[in-house]
Amino acid sequence: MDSRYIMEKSSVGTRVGGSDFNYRAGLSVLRNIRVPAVEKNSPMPAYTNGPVLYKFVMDGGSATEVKSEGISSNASGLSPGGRILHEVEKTDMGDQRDTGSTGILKRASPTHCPGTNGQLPGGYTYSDIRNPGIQAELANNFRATQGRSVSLTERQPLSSNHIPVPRNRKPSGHADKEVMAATVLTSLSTSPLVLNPSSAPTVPEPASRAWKEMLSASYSSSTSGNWSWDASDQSVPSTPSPPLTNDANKNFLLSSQCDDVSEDVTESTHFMFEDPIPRKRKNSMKVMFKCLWKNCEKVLSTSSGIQRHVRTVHLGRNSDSDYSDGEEDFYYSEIEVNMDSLTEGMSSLTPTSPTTCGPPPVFPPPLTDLPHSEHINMNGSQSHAPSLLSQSAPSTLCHIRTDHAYQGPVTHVRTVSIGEKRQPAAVTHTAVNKNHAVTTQAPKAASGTRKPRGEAKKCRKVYGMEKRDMWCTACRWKKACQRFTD
DNA sequence: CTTGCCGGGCA
DNA sequence: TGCCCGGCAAG
Repeated sequence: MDSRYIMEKSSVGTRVGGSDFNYRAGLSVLRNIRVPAVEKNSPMPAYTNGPVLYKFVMDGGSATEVKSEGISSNASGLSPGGRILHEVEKTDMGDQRDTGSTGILKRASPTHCPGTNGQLPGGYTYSDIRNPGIQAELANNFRATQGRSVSLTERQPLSSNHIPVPRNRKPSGHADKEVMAATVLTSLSTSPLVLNPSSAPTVPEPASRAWKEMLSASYSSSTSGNWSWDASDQSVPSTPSPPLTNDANKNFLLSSQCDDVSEDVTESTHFMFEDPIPRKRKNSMKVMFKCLWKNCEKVLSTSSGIQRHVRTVHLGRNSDSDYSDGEEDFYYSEIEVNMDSLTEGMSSLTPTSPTTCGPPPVFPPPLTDLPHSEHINMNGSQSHAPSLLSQSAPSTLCHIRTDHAYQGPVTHVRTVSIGEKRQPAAVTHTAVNKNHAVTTQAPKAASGTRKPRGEAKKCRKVYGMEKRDMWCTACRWKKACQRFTD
């Protein structure tokens, strides 16, 4: 019933609309390609400059997601443009955190809004994105209730005896969250941006606020695993060649269908959350804002500056216009200039996994998430992981392919060395190596690419055809050599 | 062309 | 699971 589980149990590679989810035990990295629309036009970019979300799955199922490309330093949660900078999802009792003190900069989504934040007991709008069904139900209930008498009091946590309780609603725990979600949804229905005013009682709020709430509601409304951005359903982006991270949001804003909205939430929600403990952003990091617009490498030190830049230069909007739908947010990303060693590009291009310490590995931008994860796993001890393309490099320590199926007597003492000048590192076939290989091989196979030819001479070459019986079994079977691995 | 080995078939 | 081989791709 709880879509959360669907989400969290999603296997690696599960895509949610324009998003890719990669889950690892205890940690899931979500690399979010923010523009489904664009995605349709091009093969799924393995990696883009899009926002990166980190999701920390806590014990008990709670999760906090952090978007790596925070944008504003405005800790108040609301940037000048009305964007929420960060938000914490509270999924369990006592799990609330004050995001205001984190110092992590999150890319703000135009759709983000503190909503009723300060007014909620929790201090922040929290979004339970996992219970679309209930939330929708609640929303309906709320509307109904609202039609009768409820007004803004919805913002207060309502006990179930004040509102119709959905039949499958949990008695407690999520209740308040659901209420909030419902509240937001209710507000959403009143938003001018929502094209479904029929059931919307008016809420005497500033449009901007309603809008924000709508957004919050959206975020909290669903975790549909399916993102389906129907091209026909969305407005044509007003911008010529927006970064991939852009359209989704735009679509989101323009979307007239709740489904779309709620689905967008799925993704959008992620960057509302942040790890209260900015683990990966500690020491001497200077935050800069880099324009993600294609071919635009502009880097500014302030979010407002970059926003202005994007708005005026790329979006063609008046620089003096206060109006901002937040679209700019998706055209720039926060980058950190690590005083130590990191380069800007790396910061923006490589979502440093919280699990990795030290400089993030350098990957070619187009790498897919999966390989990325592999590297993390495989080369945890290496300062920088080789890309898949460089696996043939002799220096690759972990490239020990062993296939037990081919290794009956593999560990037998090598007899050899007939003319072997370059002895592969794997000459010593130890069980350790095998085990290691076991752990690292599966993902490699998943990459789908043929294993690059190793540089080491194989049995065939070493022994020659005439001594085929001396080959390792793998070689005899025309499999990857087990004896002379690369 | 040679070599490595993937993918798949067969027992 | 063990064994074999067609065929692909890199060199």
